[in-house]
Amino acid sequence: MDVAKLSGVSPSTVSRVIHDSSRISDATKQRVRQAMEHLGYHPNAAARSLVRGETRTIGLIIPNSEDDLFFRPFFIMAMRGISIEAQKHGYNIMYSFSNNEPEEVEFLKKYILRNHVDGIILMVSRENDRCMEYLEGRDVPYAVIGHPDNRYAKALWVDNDNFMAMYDVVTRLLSSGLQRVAFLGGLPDMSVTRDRLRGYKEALRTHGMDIDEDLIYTAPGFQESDGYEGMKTLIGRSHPDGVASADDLLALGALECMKEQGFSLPVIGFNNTIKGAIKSPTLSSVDIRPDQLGAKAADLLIKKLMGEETSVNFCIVDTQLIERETTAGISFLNIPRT
Amino acid sequence: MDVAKLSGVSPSTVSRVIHDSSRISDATKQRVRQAMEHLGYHPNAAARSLVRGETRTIGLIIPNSEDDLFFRPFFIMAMRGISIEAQKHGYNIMYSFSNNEPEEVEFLKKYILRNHVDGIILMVSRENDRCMEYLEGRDVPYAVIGHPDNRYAKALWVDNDNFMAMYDVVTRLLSSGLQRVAFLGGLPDMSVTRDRLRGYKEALRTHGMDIDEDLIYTAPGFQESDGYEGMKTLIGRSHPDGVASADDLLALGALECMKEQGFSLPVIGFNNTIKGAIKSPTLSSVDIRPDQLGAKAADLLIKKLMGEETSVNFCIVDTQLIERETTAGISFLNIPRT
DNA sequence: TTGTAAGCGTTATCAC
DNA sequence: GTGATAACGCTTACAA
Repeated sequence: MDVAKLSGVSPSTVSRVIHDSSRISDATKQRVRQAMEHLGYHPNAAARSLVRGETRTIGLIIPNSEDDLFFRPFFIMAMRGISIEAQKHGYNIMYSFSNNEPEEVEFLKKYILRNHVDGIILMVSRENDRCMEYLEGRDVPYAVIGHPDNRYAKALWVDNDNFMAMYDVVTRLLSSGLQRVAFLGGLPDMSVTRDRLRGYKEALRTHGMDIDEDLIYTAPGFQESDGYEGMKTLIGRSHPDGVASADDLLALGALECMKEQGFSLPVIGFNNTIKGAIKSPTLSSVDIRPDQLGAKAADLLIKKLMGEETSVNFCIVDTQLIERETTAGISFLNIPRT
Repeated sequence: MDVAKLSGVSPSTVSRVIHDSSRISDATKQRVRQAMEHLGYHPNAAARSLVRGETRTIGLIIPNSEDDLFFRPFFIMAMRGISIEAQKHGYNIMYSFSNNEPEEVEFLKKYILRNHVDGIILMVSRENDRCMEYLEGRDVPYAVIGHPDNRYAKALWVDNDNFMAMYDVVTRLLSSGLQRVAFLGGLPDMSVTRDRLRGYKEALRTHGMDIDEDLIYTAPGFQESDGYEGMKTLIGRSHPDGVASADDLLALGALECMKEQGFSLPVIGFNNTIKGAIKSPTLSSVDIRPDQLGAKAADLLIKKLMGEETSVNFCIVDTQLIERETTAGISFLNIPRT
């Protein structure tokens, strides 16, 4: 260390000054700090990692979600939240995009086995995820965005309260005077769909309303066409006067269908996608706060890495209803019509 | 090294096997490789960095462009291109988001001074950029997306050929039979605007047409409102029969204006934004290929880091015209009407 | 063809 | 309070 020479002390003393050790005299601290300033000294990250056995770096595995990248701001927003949070604690972020799941695992392994990172964040939680599978077999802390299966016992996770979010949405619609709010969801075996459907039902119950199965449609996918078909079916067998959709794309499909049929109902979607925000009529939607999801995932992970002994291994992030044209005016209905 | 023990050789031999040194017998290579396999050995990145004096990591500085993140897929696409390219050469990527320019410089310095990275990629090139200013004063290779000022002599850069892209756009419009194509641009002192305007003029000249200054409008900004005003002005003082816009948002404003006035002209924008792709009528636009820009930036930088002695310090990335509804049908006009 | 030993820049342990 | 010294895991002369 040149700093050591310049200030006439040993390297160990310099190290102690860096860590502001209490057993170093103020005088030498001054001197050493001046030398550091003068030489523009900054500690070498590799040397530190080597001796400390930690990198203060987090690895991000980003899935191969082609189009989603273009139309959904989710990933970039989450990456931003992660970055901002990590900075607060002096952590760095490494990321890599993959083309398929085996490649994801490959990069994951590289990060871990070569000691590039101390912990991992997975941007999505999937069923039978090979990354989680791998991570469960190791001792590397990791966090997931989404609620993982119970068998992934080591996972830290962040998620929205999908039940509550949908409960609030439906309550909002009902309290504006609507009587026959339909539920339009995606794949029925996905946990988001199930949770949101539960929220829908509970809201109806709370309002003293019966559940009409004809008002519930779960599509085989999340495309606009699925929403379109769903709406067609719903109209065919019941008389909805509003739609709570578990996804924006489904909601957009439903709107398309209504347009064709020449009428419009209040609609609320989920995920606050760009398409919903732009298309006319602009779609009211529940924002899942990707930035917060990212930030909290990073927070949980870093706390664990820093050895904070908290028993919580998850965090629920509040959603936010963005009201746009598809619910414009329905607040007027709050005033009971007599 | 446990591998060394297990295979009964010295650590240096193991190291040589890793690097496939020609001076190691095939027999020992076999043995050592088996041992590595057996123990699941992978070299420690920090130790390597320390001894080699390089990290094989690239740092990404992402600017504070608030809304752009939501509406423009540019950043995430570029980050993806960078990641994919870096993987090919065994490089890692670190990134950090910043809230303002001073913060950008702060993170930049941290990356460099603590030896976290070997090189830097700046996602945008701005005038009087403090990051570039800093980098010019150091010996760290860096690449920029966009064409930097001449005084940033050390910068590697990638950019589209904005002159050519606009030349092609206008040629396309003219050859479809249009006679009075208007130019709608942003801030006139920005190089993109100037280059694209030059392309516009050159295309007219090539077609033997005079340049009518009344058909040229450069707005004070890049918002939709600027495009709206621009179109209004253009209509007021000339009779355009088509619009070549240097930006999608301007083009969208122009379309809004036309809609109000009850007519429509062929329009082509730039940057292939999501809004243009979604709004009706969908906007034809020149895609600047953010993924390619990112990939090529990474490529240039890594080549330099690996010591390849090439004299090229830049790369031009081809644009791609995405034809949508605002130019639907104009190809018919290719057939000369008699 | 392989081994020995020094060194990369830090931190931690022990001494004084 | 401060300084030696070893160690982290790897690479690379230099020896053999």
